[in-house]
Amino acid sequence: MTDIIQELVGALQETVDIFRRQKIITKDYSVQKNDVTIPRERGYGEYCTPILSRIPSTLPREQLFQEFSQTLGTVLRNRGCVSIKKIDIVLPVFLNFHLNPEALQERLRSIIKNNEVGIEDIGQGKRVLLEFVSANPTGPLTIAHGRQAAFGEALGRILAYSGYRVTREYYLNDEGRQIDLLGESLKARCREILGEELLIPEDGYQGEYLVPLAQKLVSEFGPTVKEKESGFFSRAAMQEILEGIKCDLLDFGVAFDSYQSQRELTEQGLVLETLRILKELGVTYVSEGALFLKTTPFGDDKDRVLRKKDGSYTYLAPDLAYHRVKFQKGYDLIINFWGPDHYGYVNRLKAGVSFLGFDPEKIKIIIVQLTTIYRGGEKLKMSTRRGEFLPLSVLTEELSPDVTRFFFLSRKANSHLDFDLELAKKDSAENPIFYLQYATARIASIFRYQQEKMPDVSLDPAQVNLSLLQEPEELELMLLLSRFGPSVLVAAQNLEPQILLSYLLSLVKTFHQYYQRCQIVGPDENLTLARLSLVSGLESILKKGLFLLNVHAPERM
RNA sequence: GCGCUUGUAGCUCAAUUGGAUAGAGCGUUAGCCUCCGAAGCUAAAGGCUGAGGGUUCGAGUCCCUCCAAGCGCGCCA
Repeated sequence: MTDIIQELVGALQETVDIFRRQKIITKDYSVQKNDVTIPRERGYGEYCTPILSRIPSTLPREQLFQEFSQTLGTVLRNRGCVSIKKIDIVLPVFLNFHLNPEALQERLRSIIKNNEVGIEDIGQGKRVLLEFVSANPTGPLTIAHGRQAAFGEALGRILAYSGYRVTREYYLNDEGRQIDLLGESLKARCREILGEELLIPEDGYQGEYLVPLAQKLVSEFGPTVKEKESGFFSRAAMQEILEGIKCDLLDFGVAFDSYQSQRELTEQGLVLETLRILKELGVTYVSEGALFLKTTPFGDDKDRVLRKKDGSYTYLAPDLAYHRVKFQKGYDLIINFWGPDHYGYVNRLKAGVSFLGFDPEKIKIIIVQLTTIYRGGEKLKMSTRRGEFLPLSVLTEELSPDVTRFFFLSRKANSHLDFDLELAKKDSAENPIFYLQYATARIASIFRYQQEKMPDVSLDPAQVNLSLLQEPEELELMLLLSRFGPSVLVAAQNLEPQILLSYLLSLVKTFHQYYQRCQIVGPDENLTLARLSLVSGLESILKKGLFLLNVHAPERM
């Protein structure tokens, strides 16, 4: 069965073209998928379009609407489209489309028969790189990182499902001053254990989390450990912390495909090479001993330093080398999750990328707003350096990862977000995720009951009489099932998993209402089979949707 | 001071990117298990979408001016 929206778009375009040739419509108009939308109210049909209010015409509005909808009806018939039962005119804006129930029945049938859930392949095998979390390996992941982790993973699944080839990458900032400080802080911890005064550098890492590692090193190497060169401590600390990060991510349900080390980029000479190319292009200059990149023409308020006068690089230099690598690996779409503090870097990154000969439009920056953490109404100041933070692992221990991920996903990336740990624990039983999971458990329970009551019946998708589904909730459910694909599509296009989440909530709401009012497994075998088919279709959609959000679909709870 | 982001029900958030009577959950109030799972359902109450102007058939959404909050404004990352 073809996509209803696609059918409408095609027919609308054909009708517009006819009127254009007759010079009734005085301007070309290309009908987009977005032009067919879902009406707010049920009485307005299942789909609608406002395009006639946007197209200039020689006819008075009312006459235009009438003649257009008549011709559209003919066009639909000629195209063999049987999905549309009726077209309503609501002046001065809308054409409303009412569907034939048969169209929805066929949609349901293809879901349960062939597991065709209606996903559109918008990726078409294009490769997309999703870089997220990328927290410095100087301390454990915090709750704030959990937001990016949950968001990135869900988006990755949605894009993969939409036909993209997805790579999830973690950029490892494993060199530079912060790493040196980390090493010095670890060394200070070792000295402390050996009986010396604790002397962590001013800007060093005060957190207790380095203590166990320091103890390990002391017991392994003895007092001579403090003779080791500073790189030893940096490497040891980083390795340990990275292992912890990977562990926390796995516990949180997120697995990366690759970890890109900044140090490696430097060691392979890629940073130098990138700078050399930029210099040859003449887009850099030296001023007061530092090397600048001419980013001002790209909307930056001043040119940016690539190499400081002490010879070391700023963040920008290796990052440009990194993005050059991304492009050279052939990614068609490069998605970066950044905190709001990096907003100012968008222009300079895109400027650099353009200079290097790549298309900056292929880079999408998703700004994930910070999460403000509260505990019992009190705001927590988080600082990895001072060792004041709530690690992500605390969250997965005190709440289930499903609950936490769902909490993060239910807010758009760009919205500011307060997270009160006490409140989250208190309310976790009320979290909307259980509304969804309760539905999957309920569905499983229905099938258990059916096995017990009528073990002999079997569902034959080709035979079942779906026209018996006439209750309002049944029609609504069938309609919603047909909208799974479009929801995934919109979520993928807008890079917003939240859209899928809203869809699933409305789907499940209708199901709970339905269940309350109608008996699924009842005395009438044909009706029972039809209803079981509906529930079965719902189950596969729901399971897929929850999978895309990286949330479990339990059979009991 | 300048830039970016945000401001929607008591609280946390939606609103198909300019569409129809602004919707959910939590909280409050009143009901529903003799029936496949009550972590559910039904109903009520709750709004001048921060304020004021503008654009047009039509604005929570776009433009301008204020107000408030968060984040930036480094040769830190």
